[in-house]
Amino acid sequence: MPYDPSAFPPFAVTVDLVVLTVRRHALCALAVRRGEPPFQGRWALPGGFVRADEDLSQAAARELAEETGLCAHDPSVPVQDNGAHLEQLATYGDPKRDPRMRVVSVAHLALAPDLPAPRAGGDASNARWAPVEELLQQGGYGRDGEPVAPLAFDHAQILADGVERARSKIEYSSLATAFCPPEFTVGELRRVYEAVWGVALDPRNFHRKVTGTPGFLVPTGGTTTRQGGRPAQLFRAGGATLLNPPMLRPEV
Amino acid sequence: MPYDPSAFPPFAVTVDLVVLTVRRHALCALAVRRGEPPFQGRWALPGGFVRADEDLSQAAARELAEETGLCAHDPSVPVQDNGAHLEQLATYGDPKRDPRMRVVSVAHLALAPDLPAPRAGGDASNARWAPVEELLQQGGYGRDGEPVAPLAFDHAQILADGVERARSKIEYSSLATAFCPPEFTVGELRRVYEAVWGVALDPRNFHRKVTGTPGFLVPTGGTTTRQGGRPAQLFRAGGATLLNPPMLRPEV
DNA sequence: GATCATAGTCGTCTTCCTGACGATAAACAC
DNA sequence: GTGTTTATCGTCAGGAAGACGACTATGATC
Repeated sequence: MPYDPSAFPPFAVTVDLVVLTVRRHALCALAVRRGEPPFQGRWALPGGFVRADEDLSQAAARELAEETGLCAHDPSVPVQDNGAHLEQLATYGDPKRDPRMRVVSVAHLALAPDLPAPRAGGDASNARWAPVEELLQQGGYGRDGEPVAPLAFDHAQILADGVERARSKIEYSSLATAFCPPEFTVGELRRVYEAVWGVALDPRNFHRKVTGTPGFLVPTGGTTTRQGGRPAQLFRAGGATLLNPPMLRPEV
Repeated sequence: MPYDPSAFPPFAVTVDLVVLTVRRHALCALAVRRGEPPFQGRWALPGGFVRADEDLSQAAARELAEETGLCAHDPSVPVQDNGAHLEQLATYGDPKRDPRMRVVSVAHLALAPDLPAPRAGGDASNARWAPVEELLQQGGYGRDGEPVAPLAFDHAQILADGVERARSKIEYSSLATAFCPPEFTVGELRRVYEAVWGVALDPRNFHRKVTGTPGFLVPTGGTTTRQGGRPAQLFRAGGATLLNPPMLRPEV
């Protein structure tokens, strides 16, 4: 087909972000309240238009910084400081997903350590960390007894896909360390796995597994007591990105 | 940000297809020759614009049918007939990836059994199955001694990503059966794994593994001799989509 | 300070999976 | 028949993982 600008329909392209963290033993996602129609007042995933001269990953990193102050991290470098892991998730382009116009959204997944309060344009009441089960339940009631409206657009589907990606990816990669501060203990890492998978893991087998997987953890030499009990060794994330053999998610 | 049509730049959205099959013990991809600039005369992945009223997966299925006659298959249904597996791969949106204009391409991955000759608008010389190593080598020479030009646009990257997705996905899913005809033998399935991974597998251990994984293979009762030697049992793909435990790709 | 609760760390045992590989079975070519 | 090819079954050793006992090192409580 020859080049003819009228031969293709114009699309708006956005990036939407599934930003996950672990807070108080629960997997939480960043949600922002919509200020305008459609879905005014409803919670949604953060996101925005891709600019004319921007790559998709640049746009995602920019939105992430705008919403959280996080600095997106090159995936080839181990996670450190307050950098977050950022990767492309999937693209959603149903013709009716936005009632205003044809919008294709390239969703990205970000994994971050537990952060202070979120900010959305400086207005804290319009952004929050919410447990993913709370955001995904349809028409139920939240912990405060207030009715829960489903997320705007197809964001419930996007969030569910992002959560599933995170759950499966920490099996065979060292991505779980992206939820941890730069230095962490084996127990803290185990609580990340428990929160993301929603299961209880045997501390002894987990300890044997992660300390025995080459390149996963590097001891820093320090110890700490953050949870009461015996002090634990501190580790940093090792260079390995793919775990071999993988962590196994317990059956059902 | 309020709704303002001038607030976002317009994009063209395309789908590109990585269509993989196994021919003569080699992993091959479908390539089409470009008829117009840019990259006129160069090989590229098949693809085209997403229409105004089309979902992304619909557009990918339409392009697949146009190029190969394959009927894309709902992933929730086991592969059968001449249906192919089709899934979204990733989205590529570098501002400079198409010199004409801003194009975002949603790449899809299709896996198909070995097919008769491809057709591209009825012109066989403009479409072919080529071994993926041949398409991915840069500036080398093909088997016929003719110099090989790299694929157009960023299609080498897209193809490489698709191949890597296929290689990893047959580890933990039953997707390898998408490369097989409706009924196949354990040996044929093994040769699929060998071609996709580029390794040799022990026939005895492979047989034990696939016949011992629940839901992977269903015996049809028939036997056949397609490769010489003792007749082999025929199987269909079972309902299982996730293999547990997974097939393990040999180290290195 | 003794006791208790909490977490972290090291071992043991059994079971399952895998890789290596011997042996047998059933076809075809000569 | 002999040889070749492919399919299929069996055996054995090594490694990984689940279950779980035991010990260690801290803070909290009496």
